[in-house]
Amino acid sequence: MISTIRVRFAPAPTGLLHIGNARTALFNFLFAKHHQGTFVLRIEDTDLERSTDSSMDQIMEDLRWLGMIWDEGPDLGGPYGPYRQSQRLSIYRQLADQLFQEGKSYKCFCSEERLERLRKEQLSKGKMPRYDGRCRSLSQEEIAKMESTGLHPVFRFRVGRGPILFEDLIHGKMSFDSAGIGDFIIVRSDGMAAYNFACVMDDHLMQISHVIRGEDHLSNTPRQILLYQALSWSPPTFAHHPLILGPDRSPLSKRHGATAVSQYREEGFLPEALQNYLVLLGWTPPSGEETLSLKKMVEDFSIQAVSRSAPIYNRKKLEWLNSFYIREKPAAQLTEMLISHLRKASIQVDQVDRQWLDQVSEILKENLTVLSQVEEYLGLFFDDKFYFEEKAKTLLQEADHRETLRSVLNILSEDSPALSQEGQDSFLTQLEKRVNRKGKELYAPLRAAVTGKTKGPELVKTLPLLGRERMIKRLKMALELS
RNA sequence: GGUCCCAUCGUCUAGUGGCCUAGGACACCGGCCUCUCACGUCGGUAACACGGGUUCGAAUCCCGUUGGGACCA
Repeated sequence: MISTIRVRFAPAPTGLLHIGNARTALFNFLFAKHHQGTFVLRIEDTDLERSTDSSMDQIMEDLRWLGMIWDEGPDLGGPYGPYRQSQRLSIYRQLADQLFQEGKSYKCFCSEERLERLRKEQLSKGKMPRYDGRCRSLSQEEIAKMESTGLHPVFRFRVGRGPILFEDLIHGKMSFDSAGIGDFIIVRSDGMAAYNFACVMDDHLMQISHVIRGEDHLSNTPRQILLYQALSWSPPTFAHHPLILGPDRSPLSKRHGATAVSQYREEGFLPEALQNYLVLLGWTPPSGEETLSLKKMVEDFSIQAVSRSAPIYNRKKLEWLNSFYIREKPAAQLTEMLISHLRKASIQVDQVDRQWLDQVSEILKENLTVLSQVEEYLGLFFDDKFYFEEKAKTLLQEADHRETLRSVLNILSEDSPALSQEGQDSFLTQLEKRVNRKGKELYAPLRAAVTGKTKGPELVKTLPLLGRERMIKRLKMALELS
């Protein structure tokens, strides 16, 4: 079956990928895949001052990391390219010409100063600031005169009268009065198509069937619909989702913490967690399940079911999901991900036995909320990061504990007990008998001595990974503390 | 200022006129498990913004108020 569903994600390459935009991309992706449609990536780089190639590359890398794989885009190409607005200028020029020839737009020479004055005047009278139409019916002579002085006009769209109606998939019936819309600019004085105009041309020419975007574009939509009508095109179906807010209900910004997808990646969040968290911000699957794989989201997603009210970002829930996905990860995969964090802590991972690392990953799973936390546990397994924490030192001062440790040290030095034995005859239960200390009395000082900490993963699991030699070394160090 | 959008526990939400004494999840608090932290598990606190209608009956429909957000420059 050939599907006609086509959606797009259209970021401006002027910075890092914001998690709000990532959520927009997610909604588009899920909608497309749910309907076996096409997900298009379009780069809106008409703001030449602020757009950079490196930002575009970053955004694409972050999208891929998040699993938002596009079917058509600047790198892949596709039947409706090019996919960068800066490469579509001739298309825009042609259609701008067409509108002008048909009398649907006109040249405007009003200066910034005049517009500024006009706005202030209208504002002070309690009116809506909008263009007053002064250049609407300039004569050929007037235009020629203006142009002879070297003035470059902007092109404004003639807005007609009447209501503008459309159906929004999330909000339902929408209605605007065009009386509230002034003749807006469609071509800037530098000849560049203005946002609303370029957007309409691209969406139509790229055969976009559904425009899923943030609510910040809701008020742009009537203008765009006017443009579709002027060009005799039928508009796509729209869906405007609410924007993510910070805990103080203001728009989510750096003030509220990390906002860039790349920051989350660096901190050690898994893409699964971010996908899952972002989709839950506004959507619940029919099953009510909270932990969802991308596959499951694709199966169940419905744009109509997205909430109309703005969600507030809550890092705690994201963290919960992240620790959930960390626990779900097979150890070998976890190790792979942990390695970059270990490198950052200048651990020579390449010289470390991979199987042993996998076992470390396995026992650390339960304790990690974000991958970067692995650094807290480094001292446990890597000698050059080992040290005694204050709490551990205090504990190790106690005479009774020192005596216990001396016994343990003796036993370890004489024997080579099977550290990894589980169950009844495990090393630890044998030890309990031989030093005649049970539970806390044995475990607390032992943990402090061999890990340098008072907390951490279970000792039964930790000791085998440390090994006899390292335990002896650390026990001696502990006993030398004064 | 105008236009538009939105309003259920602290947070994400379920709920589309009777099933609601308002359900779940995160967070929080307490118990259990336990060598510690974590995990797990059991339980607890906690919400329909307010005011009018409509209706036998409203969290659910309508109007207004308040509050938040977006756009217009």
